[in-house]
Formats: sequence, C-alpha cells, structure tokens
Amino acid sequence: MAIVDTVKFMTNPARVVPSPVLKRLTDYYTTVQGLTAEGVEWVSSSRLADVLGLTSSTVRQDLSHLDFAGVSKRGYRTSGLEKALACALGADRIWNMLVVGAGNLGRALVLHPEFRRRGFMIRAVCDSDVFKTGLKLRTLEVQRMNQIPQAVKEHAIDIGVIAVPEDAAQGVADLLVEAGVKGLLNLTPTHITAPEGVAVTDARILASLQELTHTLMGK
Amino acid sequence: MAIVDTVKFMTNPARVVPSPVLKRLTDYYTTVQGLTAEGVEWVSSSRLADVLGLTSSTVRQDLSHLDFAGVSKRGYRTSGLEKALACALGADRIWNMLVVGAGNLGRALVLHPEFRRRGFMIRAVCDSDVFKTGLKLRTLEVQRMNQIPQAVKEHAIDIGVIAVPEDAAQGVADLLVEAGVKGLLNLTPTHITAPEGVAVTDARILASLQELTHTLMGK
DNA sequence: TAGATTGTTAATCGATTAACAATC
DNA sequence: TAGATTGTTAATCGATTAACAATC
Repeated sequence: MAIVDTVKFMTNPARVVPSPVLKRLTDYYTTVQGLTAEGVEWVSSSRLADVLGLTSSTVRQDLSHLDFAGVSKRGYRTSGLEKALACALGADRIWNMLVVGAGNLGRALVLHPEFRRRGFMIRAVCDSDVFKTGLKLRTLEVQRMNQIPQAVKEHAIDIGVIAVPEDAAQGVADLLVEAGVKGLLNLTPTHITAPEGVAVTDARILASLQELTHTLMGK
Repeated sequence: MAIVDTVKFMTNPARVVPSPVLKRLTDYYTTVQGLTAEGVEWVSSSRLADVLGLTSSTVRQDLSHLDFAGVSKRGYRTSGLEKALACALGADRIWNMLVVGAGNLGRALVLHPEFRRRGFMIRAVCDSDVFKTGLKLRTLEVQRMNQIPQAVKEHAIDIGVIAVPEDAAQGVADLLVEAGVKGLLNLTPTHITAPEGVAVTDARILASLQELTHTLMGK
C-alpha cells in the first residue's frame, strides 16, 4: 500500500496543466492585473466567472492548478493570485526572442511596446530580403538569415517568431530549430512541424477572423 | 413515431459546428489550399490527419459537418473540399472591416496584403489621437472616432477590429456595437463583453506567447 | 456564531477515438 | 473482384458542472 501511495505521489507532481485550463489562466491573469491596478484586494471565483463568462466551479478547478490557495469566505487575494498566475505563465521573467521577417507584421511586433513591457524582449530581427538588411527598427538592425545561428547563441534566444510569408514558414521554423530555439511563435496560417523538444504555438490571427466570419454567416 | 422523426429532422439542421471542429476547419482549409496549389487532386482523411497531427477519425468526423462528401477508396477531391471549406468559413466572400487604432498593430493590419487577398477588406481606420487624423495608410486616411457610425453605414462594415491600448478596448467595442457592426475582432488581451447578437473573437497574440512560455518552463 | 466561499469529489456532458459495415 | 477509404455508430476519454463538507 505504502508503495502504491509513493508511486501516486511520484507521478502526480509531473501534472500538466490541460490546454483549455492554460488558455483560461491567461484570461485570469489579465483580469486580475486589472483588478490589482484598480486597488481591488479580494476576488471570488464567482466574480471572476461573471467577468469571463464561466462558472465559479470552473474557476476554482482551474486555480487549483496554481501554487496558491484562496481563503474561505473571502476569496482570493488579488496580489497573491496575480503573482501565482505570473509565475505559472512565465510572465515574471524575461524571454529573449528573435523575429524572422521584417514585413508589416514583424515590424509591428518589434515596434509594439507592449511586448517589451511584458518581458518579451526582441533581441534580433532577420529577413531574407537583402534590401532590408541594415534597415533600422528602433535600436535593431535587420540582419541576414545566415546570422540566425549566431544571434540565437549571442542573445540566448528562447523563442523564434515566424513572421514571413506562408510558404516560407516551415523552412524558417527548421532554421530556428537548427539554431537551437526552444519555442516557436507562428504568425502564419500554415501548420508548422517541429521536433518533440520544441514547443510551437500558433497566433491564428487569420483563423480567428475565419471563425468569426463562420459565425457571422449564421445570422 | 412519425412525429418524433419530424421533430428530430426539424431540430437537426440548426446544427452548430462545435468550436474545436471550427478551429480545425481553418487548418484543413489552409492545408487543402496548399494541396490544390501543388496540383494534388485527391487527399485522404489519414493524409490530412498526418499533416495536422490528428487521427483520421477526427478528420472524417469534422468533414462530415461540411456540405461535401468524400469518395470511398479515393478520399476527398481537393478542389471540392477547398470550396466546401471556403463556403463554411465565409472565405468565398468579401467582408468589410473597420480598424480602430492606428498604432503599430493597426497599421500592420491595414498594410498587410494577406488580409485583402483573402477577402478581408479594411475600408476605414479610426484613432482617438487627433494628431493621427488625416494620416495616410495606403489609400486610407485615419479618421476621428466620431466618424465611426458614419463609416459603418457608408461601407456596410461587417467587422470592427479593436487595435487600441488595453484599457480602451471595452469602450471601443461599445462604440462599434452601437454603430451596428455584427462582429468584433479583439486584438487586445482584455476580455470583451458584447450583447448576444454580436460575435466576438480574440486574436490572443499575447496569450499565445504566454501559453508558449508556460510550456517552455517545464523544460 | 452564522454565513459565505473555498477545495474537492462525484455526476454530467461533450469531444475524440475505435471499429466496422457500406461502397466504389 | 479485392482492397482501400468513407461515413457513422458505439466506446472511451477528458473537461465542465453540480454539490457539499470543510473552514475562516
């Protein structure tokens, strides 16, 4: 029996946050950030549920994945909850990014101050178009594609951002993986394949629009 | 018995495509577009499954929501499948959009040719910053916020795009709804509330990044 | 204390997968 | 025909919701 318990104990901690929960954690995070900014000190699961269109049950289940406990009769202390969420999402540290593609989307990312403000630091930008080489985006000069490996090493890049035309996406992904990035943010509509150890997330901007238009047609 | 059958028949056609299926339909669409472009004429559910990391069972279930049938032993004809997907997603028509916010993100959308190419026509841009009024983005002049109602009527705007700072997002959403748009694309991390009849989709760029960093921390 | 809210278990609901008869 | 692939039903799996004891 003791052995069984031990096994249980040993397998449990490797608990993965299920994907729908993870998506909601990001929602809680922005909401709670807003509340602390307003000076609200306590929030209940039902209040969060109301704001985000969920049930209080879902909220409590979700927050139980965090290393943070609420208080009976009071709810969750916003300051602690914010910190716990930031910690779970990696929002309490700095992430180094390299953007490939200096087109409109790539430039917008580099110039958008929100990313920096939230710890997503764009350290380098590359583009295959040699006429863009040397172009200045804020403090960064657009580099050649063959500079990717060196840039990844030099700046300890965690995340490669794919902001190139659709048909170049997989090739760029391969280059970034080869250079040693641990994660990819894919801004193109293409499905990207990467080896086991490399995480890929799709920004799905076009997909969002298409989901929206699908819905609009039913009206 | 006949009555029961009739009721079943009458309730069924109002079938809604479940959200996870809808998300995958956009993936099938880009994949099949690629295949037709390459000249591939037939594709099987298992081929699609391989490319997108799904099971063939899921693919067949999903495609059964379309008004299009495969052929035993051959699979799905890519040309017909592409058309059926385009039709389901509203990708076979033109959608009129108004962008609020002429910052980096808003400008990128207006200038990005992919949206136009896919039928998402940005007809007007507004910004609350009067110093931006009159600024030219391609063929469009940035307009004042109070021009929103007129612009929506004049261009028969279907979709309002929210590309403003986070704390202005809900206010802009309210203005757009008031002006009569049927759908909202929210590019901010904020949760937006809108009345029943108005569809909202979140682009979740920052959320995608945070999901990614959460995953990276486990490594 | 009394009442409100958490944390958690159990029940329900929905989505994914397996399996297989129909079929070209 | 024989073999491969669909469409669909049934089984499994996972996520959401309901319910309630624990608690501050």
